[in-house]
Amino acid sequence: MSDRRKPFPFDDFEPKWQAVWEENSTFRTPNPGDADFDGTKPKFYVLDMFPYPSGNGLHVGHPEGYTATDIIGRAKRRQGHNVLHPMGWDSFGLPAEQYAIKTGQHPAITTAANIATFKRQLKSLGFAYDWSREIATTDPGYVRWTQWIFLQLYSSYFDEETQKARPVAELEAKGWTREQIDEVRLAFVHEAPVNWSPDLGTVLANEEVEEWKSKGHIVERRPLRQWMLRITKYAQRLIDELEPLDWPEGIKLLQKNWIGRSEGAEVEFTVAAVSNRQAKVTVFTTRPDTLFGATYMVLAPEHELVSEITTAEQKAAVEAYISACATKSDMERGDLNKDKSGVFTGAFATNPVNGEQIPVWIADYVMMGYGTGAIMAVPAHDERDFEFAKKFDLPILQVVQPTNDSNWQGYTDPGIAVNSGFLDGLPTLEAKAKMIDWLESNGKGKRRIQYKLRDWLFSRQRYWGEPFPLTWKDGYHYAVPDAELPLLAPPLDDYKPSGSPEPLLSKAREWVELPDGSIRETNTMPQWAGSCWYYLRYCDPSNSNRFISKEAESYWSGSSVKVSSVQCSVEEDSKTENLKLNTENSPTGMVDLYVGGTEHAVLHLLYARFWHKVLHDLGHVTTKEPFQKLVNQGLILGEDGQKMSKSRGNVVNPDVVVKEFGADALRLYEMFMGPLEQVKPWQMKGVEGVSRFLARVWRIAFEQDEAGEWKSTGKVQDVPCTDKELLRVVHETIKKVTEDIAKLSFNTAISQMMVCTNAFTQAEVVPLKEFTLLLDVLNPFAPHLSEEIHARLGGSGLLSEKPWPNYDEAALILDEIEVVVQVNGKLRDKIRVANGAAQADVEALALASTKVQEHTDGKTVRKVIYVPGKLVSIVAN
RNA sequence: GCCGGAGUGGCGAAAUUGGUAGACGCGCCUGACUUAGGAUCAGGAGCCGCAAGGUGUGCAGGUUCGAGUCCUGUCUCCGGCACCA
Repeated sequence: MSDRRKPFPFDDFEPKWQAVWEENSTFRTPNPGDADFDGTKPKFYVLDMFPYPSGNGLHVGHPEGYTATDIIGRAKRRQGHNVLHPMGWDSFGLPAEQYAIKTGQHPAITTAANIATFKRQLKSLGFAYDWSREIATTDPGYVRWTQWIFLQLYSSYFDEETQKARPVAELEAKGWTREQIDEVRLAFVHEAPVNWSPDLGTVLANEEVEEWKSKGHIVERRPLRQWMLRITKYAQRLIDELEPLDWPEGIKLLQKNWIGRSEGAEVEFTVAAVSNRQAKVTVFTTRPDTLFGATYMVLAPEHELVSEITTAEQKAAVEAYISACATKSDMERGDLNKDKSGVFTGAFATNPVNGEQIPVWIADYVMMGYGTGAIMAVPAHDERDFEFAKKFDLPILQVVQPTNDSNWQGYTDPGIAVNSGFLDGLPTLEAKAKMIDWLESNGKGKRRIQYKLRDWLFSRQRYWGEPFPLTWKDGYHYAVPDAELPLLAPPLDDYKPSGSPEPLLSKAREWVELPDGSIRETNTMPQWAGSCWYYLRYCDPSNSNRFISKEAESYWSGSSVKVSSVQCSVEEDSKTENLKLNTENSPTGMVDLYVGGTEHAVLHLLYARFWHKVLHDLGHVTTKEPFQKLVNQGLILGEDGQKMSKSRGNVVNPDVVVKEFGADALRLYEMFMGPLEQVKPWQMKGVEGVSRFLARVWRIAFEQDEAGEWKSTGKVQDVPCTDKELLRVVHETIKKVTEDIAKLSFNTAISQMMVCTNAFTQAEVVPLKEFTLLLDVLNPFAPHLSEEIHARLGGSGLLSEKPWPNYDEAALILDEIEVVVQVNGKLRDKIRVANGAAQADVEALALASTKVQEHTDGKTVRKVIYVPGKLVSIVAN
C-alpha cells in the first residue's frame, strides 16, 4: 500500500484546511462580554464525555460520539446558533500514577505527553472544537475550583424541610455546636467498612470495585475513617428530577434502580439481652402486612447488638460465624447466593403485633449496609426467608392468601391477608396501610422510605488526585481558606503504595506539618471529582475569580432566553402564576446535548447531577440539572464481532485509518455504520465504501491528468438546472439531511447524499449552484473535502461559516407519481398518474389495469380504498 | 432470578400516522474501458422456480382491504442489576 494512488488528495488538503481553521479561529466561540459576542443568537451547548488521556491514544470508539456532536455543532453554527462545543481531559487517574510507581517519573509528565497525543489525533480528524476552551482536570487553575466546590459541600448541610442544601453558617447562627454541625455536613468523616485494595494502595467506591477486580487487583473489606459525601440526602430529588430530562428511558431506569427507592415501615422488636436488659431491634420491611407471619428474626453478622444478645451456649458458634463472614467480601457473600448460612444467637425477640417469641438468628444474607441491618423473616412470603427456614427447619406460617391458585408457600405477590388478626380479609395494599397505622399509633414503628443508594465514599489514598483542602487540629477539621487554593500535592521521591491504608501524601512530612501545629488532610479526591463539573468550566475556562462567571453561566444555561419568552406570553394574572410555576419546574438541563458511552449511566451521571444540585441550591448555577438531553453511543466492536481489546488483536487505530483513507472517510464511516446508539462491528471494507463515495463527489468536479495532477472535469458548469428530477433530488437531500441531523440519524442522511451524488454522476452536466448545495449539507460530515471543492470551484469564504441552505418546497413536487394497486391486499400493478389527479380518475385507471382485471375477473368489486398519492386497494370476491 | 434493548438478504442496515419490505453501502455476478485491474463506468441480484407464479421481517396465533409496524402467547441473543428485606 506504499505507493497506492489516493482516490482523492485528502492527505494534501485535510491538514491544509485544519491549519486554515486554526489560523482564522473559525470555531472559536465568543463568550458574553467578548467584543464579537452576539447575544441575539440562541445558544447551543453540545458536549462530549471528555476522555481519560491514556497511553494508548485514541481508539475508534472515541470519534464515534465526537463526530456525531461535531456534525450537530457545525450544522447548528451554520444555522445561526452560538455553539459551545469544547474538549478537555479527565487527566487525574491511576494509570499515570502506576507508571510513576514504576519509573519514579512525576505523573504530570506522563499526563502531558498523553494529552499531546490525544490532541494531535483529535485535530487530525478536523473536529470543530473551540480549543481556546481546552481544560484538564489536573491544571492547577482547574484543581483550584474543584477544591472550592468541595469546600462548598463541606460547608453545607441538607435542610430536610426545603430539601435543599444550605450553608452550615446558618446553623452556627442558630447556636449549633461544632460537633452537631460536623454531623450534618454534606462532606463528612465516617468510619465504615470500605473496599480497600492493598496493591492499588487506595480505597474504592462500591461502584468501582468490580472494575478493578476484573483487572486483577485485590479488594477487601476493612473499617477505615473516610471522607464521604452525603448523596443519599438527594436520593428523592435524583429520582424526581430525572423525569423531565430528555434521556433514554433505559438510562433513567438504570439510575432509578440504582437509587433503589422502597416504601415500607420500620418495626421495633424487643429482645431480651443477656444482661437482663431489654434491647430494641428495629427492622425495615416493605411488607408490614405480613408481620403476623414473622417466625424468626435475622441480624447481619456485623449488627451492633449481636454480642449483647447472644447467649452463653451460642457464643462460640456465633463468634466463629462472624469471623468467617469477615473474611468474605461482599462479592463472595453474593456468590453463595443459593446456599444460605446462619447461626442461632440463643435470643428471642417479641413480635410487637402478637407478642409471639421468635428466635433471633444471624446470617450473611442480611447486610449491614441496607435498612437497619436486621429483618423480620416471613418465610411463607419471601423467597430468601423461605429458603433459610427450610434449611434450618424454622416454622413457616401463611399470612397471605394468593389471588390465583398458586401455592401459598413462598408466595410473594400481593394477595389477601389471613391468620393476621385485624388485617384478615384485606388485600395486601390496604393491609400494609392499616398495619403502618397500627404501628404508628402504638409506638411500635413508623412509615419509612428506604433507598439502596449509599453515601459516596469520596476519599482515596492516592497521589495523583486533588488533595482535600482541609487541615486538622485537636481532632477537628478546618477548611483551607479560598485564597490559598489551589492546594497542590508536593512531588514525591517515591510513589509506591506502602501497603497500609496510610495515604501516600503523608510521606511528604514538610507539606503535611504546618507551623501552627495543625496537619494537612492527606487523602485525595477520586477521579470523579474533576468530571463532576467540567461542563461548567468550559463556559468560562480561564476565569480566575469564579468557577464560572454569572454572565457565562446564565447565557450558556439559556436562562436569559427563557425569561424573555415567558414575559412575552404572559397575559392574565392567573396565567402568570402558572407560567412561573412551570418555569420553576420546567426541564432545566444546562447542556443541550451530551453524548457518551453507557458505561457512565450511573456513576459519572449520578455524581455530576448531585454536585450540580448542590451548586443550584447554593445559588451558584441557575439550572437544576446539568444535562438536558443525553444520547449513548453504541460500542464499536472489532471486525470479528468481539469487543475490541489488545489481547484479541482486533483493535482499530484511527491513525491508520486516517493515513489510508483520510479523516473525512473515517468520520463518514463511523456515522454510516448504523444508528449512533447501536452496538456495531467495524468493517474496514465499509470505510473503503464511504471513501469511494467521497471520491465520487470529488470526481464530479476533478479528474487526474497524465502527470497525476487534479484538473477540472468541466462537468460542473454555472448553468441553471433544467433537469427537474435532478433538482428534486438535490432539494430532497437538503430536506432529509437537515431533518436527519436534528434526529441524529446520520446513517440515513449519508445514504441520501449518496443518492444525490449518484444522480450527479449520471448527469451530463452538473449545475454549479445545485452541486454547491450538496457540498453545503455534506460539509458537517466531510468538512475537509467539501471545503476543498468549494474553494477550488471559486466559492467565496469558508463553507464552514456559510449559512445553512433551505430547500425549495416547489422543487420537491413531482409532476407524475406512481400509485400501487392492490387486489385483496396483494400488490398487482403500479400505475403512473398526474400528481393531484382526482380520486375517481385514479380508481378508474386502477380498475382498468389488465393485471388487476386478471385478479378481479369473475368477482365482484366490493370496496375500493384510495390512499392519495400512494395506493389503490381493491377488495373483490 | 429481576429490569431494559434487540431479532429484517451472505454482511452493516432502510422503511411518516399500519400502505410498494430490503433504500444506501459492503460482498457477489455480468458487461464496458484496458497490457493489466484490487481503479473507474454501466447493469444484475431476498429466497424457491427456466418461467408463469409462489413465498418472505425469530416462532405460533389474532385484528385489518392491507401488519416489519398494532394485540396475545412463545423462543433466542445482547446489556445492566443481582440475597436491597
